[in-house]
Amino acid sequence: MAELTPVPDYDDALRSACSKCNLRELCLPSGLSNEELDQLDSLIRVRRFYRKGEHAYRAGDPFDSLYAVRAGFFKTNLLNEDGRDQVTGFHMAGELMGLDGISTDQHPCDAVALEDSELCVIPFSRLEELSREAPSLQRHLHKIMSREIVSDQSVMMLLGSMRAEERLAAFLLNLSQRMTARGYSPSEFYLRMTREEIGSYLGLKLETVSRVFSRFQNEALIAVQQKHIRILDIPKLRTIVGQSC
Amino acid sequence: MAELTPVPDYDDALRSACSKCNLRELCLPSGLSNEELDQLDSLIRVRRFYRKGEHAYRAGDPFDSLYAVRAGFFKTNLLNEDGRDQVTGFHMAGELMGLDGISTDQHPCDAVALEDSELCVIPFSRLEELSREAPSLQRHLHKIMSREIVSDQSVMMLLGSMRAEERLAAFLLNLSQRMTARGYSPSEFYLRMTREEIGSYLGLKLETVSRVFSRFQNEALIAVQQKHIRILDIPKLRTIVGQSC
DNA sequence: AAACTTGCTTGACAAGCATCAAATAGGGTG
DNA sequence: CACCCTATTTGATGCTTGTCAAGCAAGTTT
Repeated sequence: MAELTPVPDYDDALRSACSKCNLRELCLPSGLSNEELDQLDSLIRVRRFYRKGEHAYRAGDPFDSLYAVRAGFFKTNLLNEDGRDQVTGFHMAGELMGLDGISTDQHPCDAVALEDSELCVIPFSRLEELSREAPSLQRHLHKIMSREIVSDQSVMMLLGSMRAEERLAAFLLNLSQRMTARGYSPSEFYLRMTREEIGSYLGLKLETVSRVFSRFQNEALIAVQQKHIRILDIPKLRTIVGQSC
Repeated sequence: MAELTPVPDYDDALRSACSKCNLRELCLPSGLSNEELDQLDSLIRVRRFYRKGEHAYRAGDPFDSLYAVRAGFFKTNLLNEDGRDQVTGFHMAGELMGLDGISTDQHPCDAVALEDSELCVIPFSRLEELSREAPSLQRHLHKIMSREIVSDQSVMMLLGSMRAEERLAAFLLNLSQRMTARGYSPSEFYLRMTREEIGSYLGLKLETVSRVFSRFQNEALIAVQQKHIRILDIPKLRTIVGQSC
């Protein structure tokens, strides 16, 4: 039978290659040479599709791969021993998930698709091997990990020192900026997460999230209808974030 | 003159070597072979002393080294554009500071000695070189970075979902556990930081910190006199942390 | 199309923490 | 030793956000 197995679809293989991926400047390949890109291609062979609600991994699963979002939208959430459930991040195309699993060889959190999505699976030991041979890949991996630390720390600042309106303004501006970086409209998009998930991420209750959205709408800062958001006044949102100066 | 320069103090060199350091099981060298340890020794040649209040680095300084706390106690704090000041961590012997600087080649935060302290300076490019040759060092560095991500995320959970009493109970238990790992008493120590710094780290005002300490003292959970803390009832503190189950 | 489910909005009220203010304790210095 | 400065404690009050509850909107199933 083996001899009769059809060769892999060439077009498909091309499209799945980092070197041809339109996210390559945002994702792991950013800044690599052509030769290094080819090596990355040989490493990342598996893509997986997830329907809305499916888990990419769960807390406690053994860690052996990182996951790059190729399409769609994910949340990661930490489930405490005492039943507390905290959303630790939202992840869109070009972003890496799973770095938090390296430390204990187990994923500490769940990763859940918030819409139909697609991930590239990056075997971590092979990535380490490759980064031993390619210093610029090594440095890039370190930068990505460091960027995650920095971004977690800025969430700490948000949670530790901002009021509800400031948190939500910062959240909307952050989403807007990430949409822009991906070539989408900075001012109009669909929220893929519920009010409760936003609240969990921002340390607020869902009713507070809803109320602040309504207040922003009354002040003509945004137009919101369910999950559809239009941002009408970015400068004013910025002043709200930097308010308690 | 050069010929008359005295040879470095041998005892001192030994004591400064990772291979002879009594923190080696907590710090970067943990889990390395003897050969790898020798290579680390050749890399880490500079120790620096800091008086209470001195900065190891400041936000905006160029990043080129990591710093391992050899003795003493540090805080790191982020200074926002709008003047907000958030303590992002407290760092004791054996812990690494500066990982957040890799991403932009600049330190995003200040590192300040909270008592007279000593740091080992670890040139990061040389550490990367070495970790290309020593896979177990490479993996260990990745684990340390990942551990930082995990610990920042658990602070996010603390700030996002715990009330003042729970935050302070978690804070005290965390300090106690880190003291234990270093061979100190788990139940009696001096706080090196002010109430305001604790509050900043935990997203509370200093008055709230003080009030909760007083409440804990009235309930015989701790005995506190200024910076001197004795933890009297660890089990009960644990139940407070896991309360909103 | 009706019933159901899930997510969102809004109101009334309460709890928790912040703010403002004043008093106290310690540590360091002349 | 007296003084000063900073850190801490404690009280009174008010704001922000959480809690509880009810109704609404939109999508899904029967």
